[in-house]
Amino acid sequence: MSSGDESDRVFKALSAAIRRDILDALKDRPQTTGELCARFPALDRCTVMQHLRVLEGADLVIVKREGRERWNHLNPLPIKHIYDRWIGAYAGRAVEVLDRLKTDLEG
Amino acid sequence: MSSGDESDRVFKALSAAIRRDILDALKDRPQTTGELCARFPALDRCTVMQHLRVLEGADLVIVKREGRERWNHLNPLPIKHIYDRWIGAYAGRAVEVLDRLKTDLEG
DNA sequence: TTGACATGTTATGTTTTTATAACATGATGG
DNA sequence: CCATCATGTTATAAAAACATAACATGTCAA
Repeated sequence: MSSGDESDRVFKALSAAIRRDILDALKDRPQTTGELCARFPALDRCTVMQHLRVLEGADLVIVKREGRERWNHLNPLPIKHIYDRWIGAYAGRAVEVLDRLKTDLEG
Repeated sequence: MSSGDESDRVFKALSAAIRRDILDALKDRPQTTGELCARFPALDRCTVMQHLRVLEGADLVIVKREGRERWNHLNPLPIKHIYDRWIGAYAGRAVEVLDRLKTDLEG
């Protein structure tokens, strides 16, 4: 079965668009919770924090506190892990399918 | 923002362990709905079909009917797409992080 | 120290997802 | 034709995810 407890949390965390957007926002540099909330004005501050907690639970976001600020850092390793253990094989298979298709069209 | 309607459906589809297990079961060869239900005895037949519908909606499973049988085929392309457009960058970044870590440890 | 600020917690209503039951269709083989 | 089998549909109950409000804590700076 494909579901370790760890990668299951990662898949779940990635399943919400807003959380993927948060990760994208953290790609360039770490940001405080406040900065992130400002970046997503459509959502309530509590909602953003709830999503951050999910990302933290999946180890996709690592938190460092400085005084009264909370710095959220992106951790891309869990994504690499699910890629290595799961997605890579499918992507490779997709390439095979495309190659076969290409060959068929040329033949 | 990271969320096209298409890849959002794919991420959502991949977020449930049972659906990833179904995709794994379809990796080797297409299977009928009945075969899949037999493979997951813990779940009700209706539940399996509901999950198949989600996978079909994400274009991860392609259905071909033959008489009274329904053959479910894996389509790995959507996974390749989200890899190309999204996951690859994170996996690459993870490698960077690891490299930097390795260099730091050696230095 | 004290008021403003950044963040955190608990509780709660709403929507989605998941699982199942009950019933329906439609091909197949005798 | 007719019973059976594989699949499909609709409805619904239960669980999980999502969004927000109301309240709480701890820090900084004047």
